[in-house]
Amino acid sequence: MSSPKLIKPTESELEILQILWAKGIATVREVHEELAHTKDVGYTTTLKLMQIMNEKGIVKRDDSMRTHVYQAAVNKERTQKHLLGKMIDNLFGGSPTQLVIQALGDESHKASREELDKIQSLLDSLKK
Amino acid sequence: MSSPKLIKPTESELEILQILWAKGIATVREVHEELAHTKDVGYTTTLKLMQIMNEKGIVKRDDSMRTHVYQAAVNKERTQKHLLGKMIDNLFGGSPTQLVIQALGDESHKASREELDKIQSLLDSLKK
DNA sequence: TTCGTCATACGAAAATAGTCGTATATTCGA
DNA sequence: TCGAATATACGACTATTTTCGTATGACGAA
Repeated sequence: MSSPKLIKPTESELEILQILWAKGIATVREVHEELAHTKDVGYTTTLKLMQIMNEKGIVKRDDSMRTHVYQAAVNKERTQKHLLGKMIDNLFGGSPTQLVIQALGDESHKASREELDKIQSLLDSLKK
Repeated sequence: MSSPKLIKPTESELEILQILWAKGIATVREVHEELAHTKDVGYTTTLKLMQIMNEKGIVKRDDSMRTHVYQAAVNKERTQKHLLGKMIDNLFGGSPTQLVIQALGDESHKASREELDKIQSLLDSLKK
């Protein structure tokens, strides 16, 4: 099993996780510079965050070098599913349908034709 | 505009909002008893929370009576959309498609045939 | 070797969230 | 009228999250 415990990353931790999921592995410096694109935060803040995540088991690190190398220790899909489930319960009264409708109708995150087809085929298989 | 500010209700606040959205109006006592079904928390905690929500403008209250009557001051769909958008950005790299797929595939929140049809018709209209 | 740069460690302040105890006021029934 | 039940107000304590300053050590170029 990829993540035995129910982890609940905080908002900042999620930002870091996303970067690690995308990059595979990364140093604190790399993560921090990525973060700096959208956020104004000090280097040691990012460092501390990643150290805490390491303690929590959300990330792993290789500290055999002077510059440590980090990677996510939690599975992406699993984490998405977990948090999504919480949102369905907290915000949509347990019904994923309303959530799906809202998501599909979101004007600022339009789905492409290709993506719509992907959803269609999933829908087809669910209907059976 | 129904909610001029970008509000970000906390988890506890969302629980209360859901109850208010469902009931329309409610007293602290009513909200608290509803909460007590799933949660073990003191009455004054609920009271305090709702007072804070009132200060933040998340709820409105009529305090002309001894027992105050509350209602949500933020629009349900708007709030859902806002938080969903954040989740799409934070957790799904800006793509709603993956979110939809995860949501539809969620084993613990199965969609009924009826709901699937509803999604289908939305999908059809998006395809045009 | 010496100094500037860059790395981690660590402590602790600041901000946010959630919890509840206690004070005080109102209501109402016995 | 008296007291139990119930209401709000409010302060404060706890926990968590986010932030960063400072210390310290390693590295490498001049």
